[in-house]
Amino acid sequence: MKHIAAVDGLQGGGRCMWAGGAAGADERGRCVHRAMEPGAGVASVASLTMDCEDMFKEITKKLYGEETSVGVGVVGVEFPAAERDLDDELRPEEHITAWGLAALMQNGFPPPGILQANFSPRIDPSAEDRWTAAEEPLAWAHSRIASYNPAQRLFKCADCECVGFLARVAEHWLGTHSQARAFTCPLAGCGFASGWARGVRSHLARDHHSDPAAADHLLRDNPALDDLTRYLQRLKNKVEAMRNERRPSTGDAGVVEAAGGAGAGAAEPGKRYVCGACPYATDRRDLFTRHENIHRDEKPFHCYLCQKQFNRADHVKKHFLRMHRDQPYDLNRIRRSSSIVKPSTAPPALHYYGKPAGEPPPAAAPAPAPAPPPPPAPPAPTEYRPAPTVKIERPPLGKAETGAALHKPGASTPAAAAAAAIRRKGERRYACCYCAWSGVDNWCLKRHLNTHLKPFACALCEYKAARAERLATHVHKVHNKKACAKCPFLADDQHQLAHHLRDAHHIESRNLKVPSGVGRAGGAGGAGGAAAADPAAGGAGAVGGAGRRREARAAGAARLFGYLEASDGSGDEYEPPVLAPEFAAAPAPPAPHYTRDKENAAPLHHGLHHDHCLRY
DNA sequence: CAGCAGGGGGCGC
DNA sequence: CGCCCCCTGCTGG
Repeated sequence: MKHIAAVDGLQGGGRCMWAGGAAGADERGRCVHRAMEPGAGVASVASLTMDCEDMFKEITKKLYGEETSVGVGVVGVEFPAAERDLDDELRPEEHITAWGLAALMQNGFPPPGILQANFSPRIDPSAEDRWTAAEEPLAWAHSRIASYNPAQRLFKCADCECVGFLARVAEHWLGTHSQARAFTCPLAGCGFASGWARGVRSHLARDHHSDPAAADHLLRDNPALDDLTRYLQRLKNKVEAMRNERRPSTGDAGVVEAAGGAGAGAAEPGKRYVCGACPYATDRRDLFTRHENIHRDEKPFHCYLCQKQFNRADHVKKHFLRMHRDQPYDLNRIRRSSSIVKPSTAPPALHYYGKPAGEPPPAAAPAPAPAPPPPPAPPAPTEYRPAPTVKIERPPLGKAETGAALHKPGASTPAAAAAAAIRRKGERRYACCYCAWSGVDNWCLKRHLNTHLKPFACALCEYKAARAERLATHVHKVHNKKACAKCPFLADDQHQLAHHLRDAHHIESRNLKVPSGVGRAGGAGGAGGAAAADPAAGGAGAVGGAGRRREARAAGAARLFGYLEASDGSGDEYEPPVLAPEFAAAPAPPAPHYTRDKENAAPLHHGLHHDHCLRY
């Protein structure tokens, strides 16, 4: 149980960490961790809570050191600011990061131990479980960096025993074994350099008392790291290609693998491009490239009116049409000026970022724009950067917009929302055939139709619900049974449900053990500390408001790291936790089925397209 | 319960 | 590259 709790503690935190950057990430992180505060519930819950929290802290500290408080969106867990240079004091195995650790857990490592020599990884039996290195070392690094194992889909550092996904092993090698300190302090006159981007970030906060976010581009655009990544990706592609050549009948084999042979989170076999950091796979290079940006956390586009940043141009447009519909949309202005096309050839110079092209301060934005948008500004060549490949566009200008009309980033202010709502009035093209309701998109319509159709019928009475979670609540409260989220089966207790899930849906019961019951117990225990400490939940008011949101977060975390668990690819595998008997009987918050909104809208649809989403 | 914004993937051009 | 679809988290009535 402790093992599971530790995993889930990481899961919750993992959600925070890797969803970081989004506005809600901090909120999520805070809520998750506060929900884990001891003393919120019964003693054993508190104990479990401590396990989770301590475990999470332990792991997070090992993974991120002091960075947790500044850059990865884990708020609410206050770690003391470390006074050390990561490069100097971390042992190599401590550099393995969340994805790598996740992969380790996936493969049987006991968390939170970082690395152990003896373990039995869960491997794809159809692939050769052997580590292969590139034939040629990476020239400028004079190293083969890492070897790749197609069975485990993991990389192992060439210089130590660290194992992990591609991106993380690349980071690890660069920071640990490279002599180069590829990341340098962006402040003029400061010669600080580190092999770790987070080293620079902590340096900025510690020595310059400046916002470490200013160095975010170090993480995103480091050519050395990109070169390592490309090198390892080539190795991976080559090994996978050789493997496919040896086993040409990828068709049947693929089916076998997809059916579970490769284990949870394995990328869909047979795809040409496989992400090294998550199970995503596709046959289209453009889609893969687009996907890669997710992990790089790049946001090269922005809305030139409100400065909100996006990783995709079409998202900018969608945002623009939603929020600034009354303003002309200019495609030429959405690329951020700091967005720089990385050199594709030259080996990375390792003091590359000594003087990064300065991003124009947002404060300069409201300058009046000339009627025709000026052509993109020429590249700002620096002595550090191969000029011809630098692409910098004109700084954002707030087109005729004065301060009043200028929205703050990610504002979604009530005024803006109201204005947007007003603008959208009359655009409701999706009308309900049962009532006068109309909505703005098909999804809203489907969700609304459920209120009429109530497709979730109780098998024991006439009750019908529009939402799966309401049916589950009903079944639990009225009939004292546990509803299966995947079929109409009703179990007498959690164990029977677990057996059913295992037998009927091939879902192992270990998937059930998620300590969100902690938060739940806290809520049940008289609006305990969790609910009180959670401002978002605090306002929820009604029954289960706080609990529901906590559980939603837990579900999100489970979804994010769900690929750690066995996946049958069908998606909804996250189930309510197994509660200790004393809590199982506790009243209050419903036993939700974490199918949630997608079922609200289209109960038969869920998971058809986004099953991969459920795995990472 | 519904609206809203953001984000991700698939697909066609 | 852009559109469409779907999903998610958040919020308010």
